[in-house]
Amino acid sequence: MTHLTMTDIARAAGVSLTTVGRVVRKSGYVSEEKRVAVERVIRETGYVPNRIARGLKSNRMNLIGHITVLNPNMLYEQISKSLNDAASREGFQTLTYTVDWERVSLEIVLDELIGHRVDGIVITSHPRLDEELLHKVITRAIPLVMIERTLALEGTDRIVVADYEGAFQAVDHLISRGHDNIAYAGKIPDHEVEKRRLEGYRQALNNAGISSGESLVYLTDNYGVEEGRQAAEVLLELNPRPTAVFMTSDLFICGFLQVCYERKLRIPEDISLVGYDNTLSMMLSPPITSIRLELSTLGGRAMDLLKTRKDNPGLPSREVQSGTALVERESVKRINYEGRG
Amino acid sequence: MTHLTMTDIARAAGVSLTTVGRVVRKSGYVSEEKRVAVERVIRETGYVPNRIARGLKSNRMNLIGHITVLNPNMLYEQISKSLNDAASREGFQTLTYTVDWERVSLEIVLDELIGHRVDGIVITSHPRLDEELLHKVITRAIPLVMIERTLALEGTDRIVVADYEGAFQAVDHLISRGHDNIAYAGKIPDHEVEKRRLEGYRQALNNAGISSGESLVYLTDNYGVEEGRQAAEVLLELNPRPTAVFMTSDLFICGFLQVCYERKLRIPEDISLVGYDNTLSMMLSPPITSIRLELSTLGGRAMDLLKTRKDNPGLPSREVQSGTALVERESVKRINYEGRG
DNA sequence: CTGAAAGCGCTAACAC
DNA sequence: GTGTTAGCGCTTTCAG
Repeated sequence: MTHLTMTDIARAAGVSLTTVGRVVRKSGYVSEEKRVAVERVIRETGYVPNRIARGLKSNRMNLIGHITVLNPNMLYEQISKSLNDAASREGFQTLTYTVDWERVSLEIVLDELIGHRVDGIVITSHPRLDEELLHKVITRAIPLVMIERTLALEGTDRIVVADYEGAFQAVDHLISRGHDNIAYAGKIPDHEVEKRRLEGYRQALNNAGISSGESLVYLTDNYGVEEGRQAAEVLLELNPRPTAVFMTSDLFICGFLQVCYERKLRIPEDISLVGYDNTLSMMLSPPITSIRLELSTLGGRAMDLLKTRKDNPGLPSREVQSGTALVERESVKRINYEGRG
Repeated sequence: MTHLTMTDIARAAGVSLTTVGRVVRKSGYVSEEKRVAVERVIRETGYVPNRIARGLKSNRMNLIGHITVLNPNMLYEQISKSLNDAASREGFQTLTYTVDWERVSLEIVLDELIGHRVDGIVITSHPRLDEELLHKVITRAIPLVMIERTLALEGTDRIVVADYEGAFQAVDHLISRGHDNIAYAGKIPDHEVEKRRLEGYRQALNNAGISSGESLVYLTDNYGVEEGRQAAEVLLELNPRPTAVFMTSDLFICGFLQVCYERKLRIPEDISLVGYDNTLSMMLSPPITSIRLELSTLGGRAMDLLKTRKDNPGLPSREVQSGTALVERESVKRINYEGRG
């Protein structure tokens, strides 16, 4: 049994194609009588309008393309979900592609998205964007929003996470609890995101008049549990041992915690920890204080940017900040004037 | 600048619409000369074929619909990813919808999917499926695969996780390490999935000639960290205290571990733990032995089922099992003839 | 080898 | 209020 068409419904209900159309999309005048008749036929046959045909007329399928990078982190899946929800609230569907870092794969995916005549494109945290790659999108005036790892580009919009503020908050919190020997474990600052985080750490220390020795900064080239372990191996050997560590990913926290567990170091008695991204921290033992990213509102904000730009393609490039907030849990010790972990 | 059409390309290249079509989809004979000319114009203009129009002719957009339930667990996102990958490998895109448990929301989403004329539908773990709901899908002969929480239904296929085997493996592992006082923390068995897990636990115990007192079974009505804490509060008070606990979700493990941490109970010295689903367990302290679900192959198997049914709609209903495997880590103590945690 | 022509199922003028 | 008609951009016969 194949799909019925509006013509089939029209025939069955004894009305014209147009009338069926009017009933289906609830527009225009239809007499009560015919409307009821058509609705009955639709209900009985289970007719569902063909969106492809509809899309061909209007050249719009009400689709938003979302491109995400392959990542073990739950972060990006949360962003996906937030975008899906926001989109569907406005009658859009999301076409999600997960790509690796290769230039070609992004290129292919963009072509597919354009082929689908999406009404907007969201690219989350792709680290290797360049203008040429996005040229096709721009010239077609397809609204484009980049999230987290972005590229400043005319005619496009960006949502960047307040990483500087987030890192600052984390370290400032530690300082306010009496810590002054605070280590940093993060990714090598080869991208704006990582630079901002490291800068937030340094500035918080500076503001408090605390000098940060370079040995306190442990840099790795990947976000992962194993890297967190390595950070612990190094940082815990420091003499004097830092009383606190700020790590720029909850994934690092997991690894760090494993080493502490092996060495029977207690959190926060022996060392205080603050994480970042707030994805895993609430599930760990003990629950870890972490920096929450405002992910749930991200989708809505992306949709807003997309819509306003569609209505007004000439808008200058906009950048909006996504906030961060410290979520206090049980991993930070309060140190007195005397005390030292 | 709006989208170009094949006609534009034809005009620019001085050939007919048909010839452009042949070049675009690389089918049929085109002289080298004209092909080169057309390709040049396509490259220079950045023309991208309109998939909507293409879809209207063939009534296929090469789209697979995926319906997932709202869930904090990483499990379903892994399944999504696996399906996305498998689909795109075969030239399909996935339209993913996340729904709650309401009957209507599923109904609406199914209609949207049918409207998009998807080539197949995958429903992952929806707990309230019924035949009437799926009627529209079945009568249209749209291939349908249900994953994990499924409904046996003619003309549809299912992938079920070997939960019985998984639970059995977990408990059997504990027994092989000398445990005989093994508790169970899981969700109330109001669904096949939970029944199979509990049954696996019971059977493993039975086979080993170990009696399982009902007090050893802690049942909760949700998968979550908090529920894991509650399980710990109850199970750790038992006298004698179980030497091991099998939990049917890594989420439970997280909560349980938090209580152990507070009480300064060491894993596995004081109590042994085995988790389920292998999502969080490798990140915890210590890394927890858990039952891995073969999620990465799920997408490919779903696509296979979809394809074979599309080619042969008359096929009887099929059920394939998705395997489980024990991943040994550091949360199980070996107990000697004498020993008792 | 190439092109003209007829739709796919729906929408939107435009008449009646 | 209702119906007729002309496409949307592509694919696909079918002639040349």
